[in-house]
Amino acid sequence: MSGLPRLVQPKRDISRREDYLEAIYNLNEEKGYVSAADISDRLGVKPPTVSSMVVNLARKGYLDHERYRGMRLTRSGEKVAKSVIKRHQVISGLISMLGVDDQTAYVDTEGIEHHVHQSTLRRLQKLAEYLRENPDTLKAVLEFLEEK
Amino acid sequence: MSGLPRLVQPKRDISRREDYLEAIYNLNEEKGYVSAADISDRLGVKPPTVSSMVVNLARKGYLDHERYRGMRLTRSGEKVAKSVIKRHQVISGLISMLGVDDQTAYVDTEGIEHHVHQSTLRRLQKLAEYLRENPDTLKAVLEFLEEK
DNA sequence: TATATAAGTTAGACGTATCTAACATGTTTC
DNA sequence: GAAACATGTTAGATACGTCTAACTTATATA
Repeated sequence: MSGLPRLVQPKRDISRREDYLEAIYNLNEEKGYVSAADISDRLGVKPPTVSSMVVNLARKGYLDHERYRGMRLTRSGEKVAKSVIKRHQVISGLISMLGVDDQTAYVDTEGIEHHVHQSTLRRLQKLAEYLRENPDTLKAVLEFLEEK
Repeated sequence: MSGLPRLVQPKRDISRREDYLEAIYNLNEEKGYVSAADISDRLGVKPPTVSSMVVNLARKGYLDHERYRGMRLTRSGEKVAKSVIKRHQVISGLISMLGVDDQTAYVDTEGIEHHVHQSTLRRLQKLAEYLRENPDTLKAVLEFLEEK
């Protein structure tokens, strides 16, 4: 028998749903409306995949959707999207600050963002904030980064 | 049409495989051998799930496996496991350092670790290292964390 | 050593996200 | 306003990781 307690729950992975909500929110900010084709491009999936996820999200109450016409986030969907985006910004902000190029920062953040607890997120955010407020420290870190 | 390029690839999620390799490596370190039951406990999945993943990993060349007898990581499996564990340590080291409790740090890291580029990882590691080497700075960050 | 128990495996099913092919609807253009 | 085109949806299939139930093999014990 193992000496350690079980730490990890089986993964349920709601993260895909969050990806869609995030994309939908952002697209709406950028263009004022959201088309399935744009979601499809943004997330790199085919249109039918978008269709079925849209139905899924609508069923869950995150989205109002009128067949062949359009869609819009509900209050609840917007709320989730905003919190996902917040996480995204905190994390990608920190790793960008450390000199990771934007595209890498974006992609890494995509991978990370769904998995972090509030308390962890808050601390990472504070760390980023600290570095922003103390440019000398940030500079020292960045110099340290360059060494060897 | 969307104004931004496609940034995200469809997720293939090799992360589950990495979780198993990590668990197998750690269990072997702890006990000197690895049983399916321990993997099952460690990862919170049922034994048949372990069986099928074991076959999967063996087919991929990460594991030598003798039916009903036992298993052992191959060189290649060990190499992957070590790199996963390395990532794990870097990230959980950093977030522990920020005062996140151990269990949360562990779980968050599980979520994060599969998704981070080498270059990002290296920078996070360096950041952690910097904070370790400059305890005054770390102290300042932690105090900043407590404010408000 | 024979049997009971524990550990591991196979068979078969399910849910989720994805795909391609075919179809429906909406929009543009002559 | 009809035809062509673009966009969105449905149908049906696939891959993956998971599960339960039933079975097999190994180990412990009486």
